[in-house]
Amino acid sequence: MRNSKPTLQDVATAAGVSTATVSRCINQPAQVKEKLRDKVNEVINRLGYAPHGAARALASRRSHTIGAVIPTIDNGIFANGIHYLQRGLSEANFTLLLASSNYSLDEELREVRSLITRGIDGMVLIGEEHHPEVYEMLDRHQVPVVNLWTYNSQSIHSCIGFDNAAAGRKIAEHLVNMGHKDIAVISGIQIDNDRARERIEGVRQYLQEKGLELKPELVRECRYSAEQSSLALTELIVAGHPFSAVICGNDILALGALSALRQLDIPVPKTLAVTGFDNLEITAALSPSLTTIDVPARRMGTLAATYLLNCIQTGNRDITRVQLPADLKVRETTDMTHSM
Amino acid sequence: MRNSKPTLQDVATAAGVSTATVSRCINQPAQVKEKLRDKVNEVINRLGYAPHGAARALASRRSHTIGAVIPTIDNGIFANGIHYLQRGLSEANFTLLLASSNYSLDEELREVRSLITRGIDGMVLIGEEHHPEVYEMLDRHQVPVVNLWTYNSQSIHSCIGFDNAAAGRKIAEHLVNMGHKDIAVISGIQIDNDRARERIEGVRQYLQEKGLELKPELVRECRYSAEQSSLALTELIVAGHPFSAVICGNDILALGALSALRQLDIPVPKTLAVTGFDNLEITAALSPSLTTIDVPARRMGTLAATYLLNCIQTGNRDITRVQLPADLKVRETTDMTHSM
DNA sequence: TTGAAAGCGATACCAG
DNA sequence: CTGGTATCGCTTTCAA
Repeated sequence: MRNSKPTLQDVATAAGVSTATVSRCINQPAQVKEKLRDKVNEVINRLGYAPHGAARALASRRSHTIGAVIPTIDNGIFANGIHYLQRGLSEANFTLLLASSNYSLDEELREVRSLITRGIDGMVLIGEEHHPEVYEMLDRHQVPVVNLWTYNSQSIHSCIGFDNAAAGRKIAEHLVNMGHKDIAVISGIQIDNDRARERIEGVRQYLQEKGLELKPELVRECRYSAEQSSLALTELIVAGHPFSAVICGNDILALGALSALRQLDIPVPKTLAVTGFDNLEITAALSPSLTTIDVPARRMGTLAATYLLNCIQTGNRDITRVQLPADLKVRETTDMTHSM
Repeated sequence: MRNSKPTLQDVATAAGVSTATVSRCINQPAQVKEKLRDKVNEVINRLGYAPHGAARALASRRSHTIGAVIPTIDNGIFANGIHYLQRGLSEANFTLLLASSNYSLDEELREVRSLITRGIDGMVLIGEEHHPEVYEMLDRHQVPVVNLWTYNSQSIHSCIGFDNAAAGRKIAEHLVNMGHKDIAVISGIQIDNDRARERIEGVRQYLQEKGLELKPELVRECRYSAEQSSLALTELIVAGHPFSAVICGNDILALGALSALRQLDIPVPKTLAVTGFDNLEITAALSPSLTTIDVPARRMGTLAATYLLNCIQTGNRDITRVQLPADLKVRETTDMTHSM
């Protein structure tokens, strides 16, 4: 076996052609006569030649790589969408550079900077709110971006997602229809998180419209962890302000809430109704099963791949906004008559 | 603002020094006199210079990127470990290239090939069994690898993980100790999945040693999806061979099983005990909470980062094998007397 | 401590 | 349709 990896030059020499021809055989095979092409391909296989990504990226100014920065890979919330993003990219021979920001816009900026330095051809972010420098850098480097998990018809950036405020309203509406008047909220940390803010704002507005109120003393913020949520709910209960339903910022928080309620022997939904957000696969299998919002993670991932690949291929930089449905899944934690 | 991004040359010219000096300021600042360094840094900031990753990789033969191919990013099973891998890399200014194989060794090979072409400095894989060409390519390109989620003291490749067979035994032992004799298994697809095979083999061996038997008619394989598992368990029950416990290949499968049992109104663990594998955050919050194996996902991720970074820095290619504990978490699905 | 210059491995334009 | 060759942006000897 050859000492070190063969280069384009090696292949060219061995095949008795120029490097230009070998390069064409790989990138525009149609432009090379079949006979010659076959010969070159034979040599390529014999030598076990594989193109050098960095050299290629340098010369062509395309890295065939797209970057994504998501708040966390820790649980299934974003992982599911990223999964389909990755599959879409992989089919087109693109690779995914993945980073996480820990729900911090400053960390996000750092990761974006690092990804841009690495020469990504496109970028996926979560939410619309980002450090201004993020947009500035992306723009300066002409990197197309798409924001996921968010939809805003006014946005000056491309987005593929759903209306978080509307989803929040749906939850509130459902609870109000079930007769709830005193509603508590366990939200994720709202700073640096526009989705969380919009969801709660949707709830607040709907209640207001119905002459109800989202009482500040019934709202808690905590990290997206089941444990933190358990604690938050317990505090809320101990505090003594009455409420008959609790809206959780996502399914993980809802899980924590359910766990606390079970320990406290508080029946769900009889004494307290609970809702989540995301429709993780597991939520349907819970007992009681969780009422939640079905987030279109799969489609967001797939569409993001399609969108970015198209931007890259065509050079098109038009803003695209795609609104996907995010429907309420009514299950047992809000409706004891609900049958699976 | 400058029309296109500034290069090293631009910085050098603007600062009145050579490109070599600017390069040193960035990579070995200690070798440049403070005064000059300050000046160069000032220019770098003023121009908003950012190094070009591909050019850097080409010249230095280091991409500052490590690749990982995991079976799926779809749920939290591997995502959690990858999260910490990514954080470890990020701290060292490395980036993670992520791909998924859909539990297929052929797809894995394809992804590995693509990652190597992209010039990764290190590689993370799940399990020890891979397409022979995977190891061959990695070797030829001198890319250090570490296998996660597996531990084998005899392995000729580095691994950081736990003993899957031993974990399987622990589950079997626990169930036998609880008085179970007829035990069913819902496993993930075993082909291309050494972890799944080892786990079930551990169960089988333990039962054998105790004079019991893992009856073929009580074993089902299915995709790692809650739905598939629900179906599999229902079939198992309909088939009529009696059993009092079911071991599930991972927590997702266990979730599906619990969901089916709830629909069939079969009490857990009274009539049927259930176990999972992975200890996803949510399993503790379930009702009944799930007995499962606590997989050291976080440590595997963190240690993999440390290990690979060390290999890359020192050039050391010694095989390292790290065995981490994977303990049984006994909870309510196997033990009604269990208190949280 | 700094600078000059030779690559790194491909791409792509321009001729022929 | 094929070949020659100038880049791409940075790192890294080798000298000074």
